[in-house]
Amino acid sequence: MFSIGELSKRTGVKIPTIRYYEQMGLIDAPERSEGNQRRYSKEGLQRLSFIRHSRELGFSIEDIKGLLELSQHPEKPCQDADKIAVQRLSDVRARIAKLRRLERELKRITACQADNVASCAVIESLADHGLCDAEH
Amino acid sequence: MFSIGELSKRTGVKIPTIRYYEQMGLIDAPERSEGNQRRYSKEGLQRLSFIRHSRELGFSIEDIKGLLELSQHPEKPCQDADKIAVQRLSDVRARIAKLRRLERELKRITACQADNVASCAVIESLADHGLCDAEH
DNA sequence: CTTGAACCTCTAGCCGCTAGAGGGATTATA
DNA sequence: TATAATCCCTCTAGCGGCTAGAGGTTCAAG
Repeated sequence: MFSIGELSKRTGVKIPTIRYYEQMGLIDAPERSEGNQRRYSKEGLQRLSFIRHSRELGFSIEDIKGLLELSQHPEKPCQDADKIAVQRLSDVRARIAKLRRLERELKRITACQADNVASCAVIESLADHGLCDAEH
Repeated sequence: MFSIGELSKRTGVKIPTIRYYEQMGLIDAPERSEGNQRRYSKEGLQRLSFIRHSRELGFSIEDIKGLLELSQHPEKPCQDADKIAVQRLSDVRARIAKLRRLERELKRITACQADNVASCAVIESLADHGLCDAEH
């Protein structure tokens, strides 16, 4: 049994965020102390770790609800979980591709050698999309 | 002189977003028609294009305010503009690196061959951070 | 002159937190 | 045991960057 502060330290999830997850229905309302303070068990810790890890991988709160739901029913087929993860993978790949294009353009832009704004590549490039290497 | 709808079509920025930018002080309040409708000039179009392009590159509203400010003063040194862009470039690179790590892990996770959730790699991996290849 | 699309303002909602006010509970030390 | 320091409670409001909807007005084509 540990307090919300302990749980926060162990998982790296901030206290208000833990309460927010409870509110959103991601974690069950835990037991309370005599004085109405939250007291968590090992299961609470595991669940929150799961959530934290999932958030780090960019799963949405809704995705995580689905994954948690699945993890409570080990007999179900895992297609659904796989589908969510595959979707995330393709999101991530799309974002990487987009960021790579941005990187290229920013690199070009920041190669600016001008002294003043009048002929500064940063400003010019932003003003004139036609100068871009690629669509975005 | 064109309407907000026209401006929206030409720039690809949605109408409520244009009004939002006006509210945020990114674009000046334009002239109005007799009946109080917004009427934009070529300058308005250019400015909004600049903004759109900057947003696509991930500059924040505040960044863009700075860049617009600079672009109105061509005599100023362009160091500041360059600084903002360089900062963005390093942000973008950091994000790419992070997403790459996520991609690796998601790829591993989605290689799940199990039939049911009990032994599904997706769920397992999320529950046990220790299985990850890398920190994130 | 009528109709229907486009426009207006205003308020509220989205996500995923985060911050602060104003209080009560717990724990470490004197 | 008293007190101080720290923790925790609920509640409300705010962040960025939009987006949606209500309820009303104006514009432009036929």
